[in-house]
Amino acid sequence: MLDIKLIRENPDLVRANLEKRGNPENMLLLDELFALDKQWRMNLTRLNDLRHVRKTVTIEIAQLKKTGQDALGQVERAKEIDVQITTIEKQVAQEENREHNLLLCLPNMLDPTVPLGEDAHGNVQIKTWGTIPTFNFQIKNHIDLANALGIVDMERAGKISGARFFFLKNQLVLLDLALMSFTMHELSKKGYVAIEPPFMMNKTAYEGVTSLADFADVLYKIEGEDLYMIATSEHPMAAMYMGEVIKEQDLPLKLAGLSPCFRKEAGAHGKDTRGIFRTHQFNKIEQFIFCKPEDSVRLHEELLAAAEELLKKLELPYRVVNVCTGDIGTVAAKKYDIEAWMPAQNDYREVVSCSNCTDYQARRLGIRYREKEGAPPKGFLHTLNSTAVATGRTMVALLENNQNEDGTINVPKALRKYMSDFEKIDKNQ
RNA sequence: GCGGGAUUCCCCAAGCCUGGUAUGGGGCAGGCCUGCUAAGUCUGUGGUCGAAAGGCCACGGGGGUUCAAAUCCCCCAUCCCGCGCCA
Repeated sequence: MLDIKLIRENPDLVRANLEKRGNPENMLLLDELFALDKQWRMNLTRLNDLRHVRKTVTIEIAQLKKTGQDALGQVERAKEIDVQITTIEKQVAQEENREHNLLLCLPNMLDPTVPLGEDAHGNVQIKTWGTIPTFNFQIKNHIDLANALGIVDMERAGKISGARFFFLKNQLVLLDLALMSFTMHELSKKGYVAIEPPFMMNKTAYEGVTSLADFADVLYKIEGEDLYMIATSEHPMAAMYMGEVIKEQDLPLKLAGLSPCFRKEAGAHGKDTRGIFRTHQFNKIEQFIFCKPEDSVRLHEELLAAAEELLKKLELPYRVVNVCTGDIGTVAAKKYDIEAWMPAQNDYREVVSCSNCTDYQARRLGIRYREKEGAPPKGFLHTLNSTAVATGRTMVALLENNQNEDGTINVPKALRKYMSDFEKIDKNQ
């Protein structure tokens, strides 16, 4: 959510931001918001004046009654004022509601370094790492490899749950666990607090962390309960400190959240339909940071570096892109994606998404910071998040990049101690 | 699921029975005072509207009664204690 003061005082900045993001329908919302805000403030002043008068009358009544005098005239007057107040109150509440909704629709202000672009094609590559492997045999995709090794069962998952679900089996389960253990150990060494969050969250908390469109396209709702399955542990971690004021000395607060992620993938019909690349459920460790506003740009780079370091240790070739205005999403001010090399697709594909959300989430959630114990709050803090490891896609990359001609898979050195010292995933194990 | 207790401004509490301007302490900030420090003393402390003066809102949330609700009534949420059920 943007600061309404920014919109009042610098509407041109906000307008320019919307233009950059290329969603003209939001421009109309901004116009409506601007006019509505003016009207709301006017009515609010009227309402407050009336309330003030009524208060005075009420006090008069109290005083008259105390001295045993008749207060009928004042009571009548108070009743009349009350009628007016009720009418205006309704109007103000309506305006406030609409204003809040409009505010929730407006996207975050972009960082000036975000490249202009219409869609994912406009993302700008800023670096590559590793060497794209060459194979002197006919390579297989991850799903054929996994099927042949008997470490996945898509068909039976389809039978009981539907498309985009999977059973992992044997060494693929171990690999999944190994990726999580490895990542958690690495992040703990860097001072991240390990978190296992609730896997469901109520609507109020959820509205604070994501755009309204996600409720339809992404989130699974529990029938009959005010609960949604989390789409990433970013969400419960961001909402964790909802309504709180954090001491400056505790910042930056670095969390590493481990959870399954549940996603409807409503807009992805026909995309990546095979295998475990795009699924309704996957495990992920997410890095999350609460920090002072002046630190977020630096910490964004640090988050990216931490995510890169993990991929380097996994020996996966990747590139980093600066996500452009058309592809960045509502909440982020700036976003890097890391894309790992996927041999069977002959392309880099997203495995990490690393965002600086500035104060956009914090304002919605009411998370502020204070200089020290007892001091009044200073302002909203900044939030950042980055994938550390999404096991599904990382396993796709590992299977495809590390395949041998006989269909076995080499286990990267960094993971071996987390999976019984296996050097290879082999059918005969 | 049942019963009891709780939720008050940054923190801790009082006020609720018996409706009438939201009280005290702590912390923090600033002023005054003292060679310095400590102590003392005064003011302030959240949100919001306003250029300011000055208002308004906020007693877990939502309704209701009343001229007037922290206080009375109803619904809901969360936490604590006990009982039940349960891996």
